[in-house]
Amino acid sequence: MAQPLPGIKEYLPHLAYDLVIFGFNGKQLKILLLEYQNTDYKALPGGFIRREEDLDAAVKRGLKERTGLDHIFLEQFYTFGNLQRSRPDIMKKIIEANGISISGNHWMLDRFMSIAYYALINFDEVNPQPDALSKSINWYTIDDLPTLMMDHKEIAIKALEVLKLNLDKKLIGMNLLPQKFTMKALQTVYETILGEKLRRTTFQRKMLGKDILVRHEKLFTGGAHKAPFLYSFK
Amino acid sequence: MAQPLPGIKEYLPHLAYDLVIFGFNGKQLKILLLEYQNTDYKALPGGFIRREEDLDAAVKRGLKERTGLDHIFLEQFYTFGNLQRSRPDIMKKIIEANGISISGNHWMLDRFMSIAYYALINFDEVNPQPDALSKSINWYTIDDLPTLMMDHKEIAIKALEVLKLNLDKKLIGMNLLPQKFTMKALQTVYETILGEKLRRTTFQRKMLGKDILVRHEKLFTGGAHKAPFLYSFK
DNA sequence: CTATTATTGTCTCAATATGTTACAATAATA
DNA sequence: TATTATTGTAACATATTGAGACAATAATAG
Repeated sequence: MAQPLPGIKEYLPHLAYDLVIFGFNGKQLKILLLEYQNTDYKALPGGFIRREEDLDAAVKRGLKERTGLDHIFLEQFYTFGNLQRSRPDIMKKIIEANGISISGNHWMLDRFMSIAYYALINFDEVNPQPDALSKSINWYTIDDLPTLMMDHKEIAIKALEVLKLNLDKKLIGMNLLPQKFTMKALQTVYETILGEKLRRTTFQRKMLGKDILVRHEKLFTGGAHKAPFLYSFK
Repeated sequence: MAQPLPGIKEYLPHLAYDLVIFGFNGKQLKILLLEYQNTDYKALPGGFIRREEDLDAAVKRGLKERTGLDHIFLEQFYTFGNLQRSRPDIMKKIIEANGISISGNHWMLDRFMSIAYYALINFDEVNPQPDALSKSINWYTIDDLPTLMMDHKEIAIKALEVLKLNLDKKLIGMNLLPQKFTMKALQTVYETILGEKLRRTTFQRKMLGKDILVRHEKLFTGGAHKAPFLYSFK
């Protein structure tokens, strides 16, 4: 199992990125978290930046490695740079739990700044993959998170705040749904992210008024009632 | 004149910050730019982060060095990490123009990520100071900027975009004014940042309705007409 | 000292946007 | 074929914002 650690010649020191990958299962907003060997702490997926690689490219690469998906909504939202956020003791424990020995002055135990991004993906399309040091990766409900490593909970909470702020302004909610979706599904996404109920008629009027949705001819038949239209993002 | 360059033992490699310091002279929105010896390029003030210093603390230190001011509105808005943004040739020229010799593999000529912040200050209170490598520092109108070094124009433009977005949401416009100001002055700040005229009566009603302003008894007498009230930020 | 001028603070009414209720349409089920 | 639950949209009520009007008044001119 033991693989060589990433080399300092290949990556920039002191710099990492972390990913808050949001998915929506129809009822709850969830994020992907890694589980490490021999630690109870869960962690955000993340990685390092190659010396000859654009920052955005590094993050896209990491997102693809974890989700298998390309062309996903992805946005940088903050860079975390406190001294206290770096915890070489925890890093060492995680690495050694994978049967890898690491010297005390290894670059991965240095102080790190983390440039945080959030991504929005269609929950049903993804088959998440753990990274080299973690035993598994799973979805966790955003408003009932387990204990996270280091400052990762702070990062996740901030991602949700930014998502709330941008939801309407940038019209990004639909990135969490399949390509075709009902108005009700879209409303549920909004309600879940914002944490409040919205009025059906007002929501529908607002969304249709924005001229960003295409209504499709085929209806969606899912219950003992009038079938709703399906929409897609223009 | 020639001073020793900052040492790699003291600072984190590959990491810098840049500052977009906004000021308002009553008519135009301006930012502070440094001028280097022997280069036509102007540059944003910036600096490095000490190995044992919080990111925010480093930026506050830099802001104080340039402006002499503490307790200023300051907010991180983006981290720039393209490969192409780093230009060792330009850095070398600037350093050597100060009579300092630098070896080709010096850490200051490496690739850099820049964590960008913007600050809002009262134009009249500040006496800007150039940094060790620059000959002067001056105010430049944001919508008529000279040619800037590397990606600094992109950084400045993005700062203005973020400022526009946050202006109303975070009610930060008053940070550009003296402690006491007229409603008209506040409106002019908004109009200048947003780049559009606002209706006087609507603006006044909106601002007073937000319950963030304190009206003072003393009036401001500045012309042949009814004197406006002075307000301060609650 | 008084009339003029320009700007301010606030009021009113109009226009627009949003909240709320109502109701016909209809796919699945009984 | 009737019932049920949900949808799409219209209609009306309420709230917010736009736009004009006007009295108040500090400085200036005469």
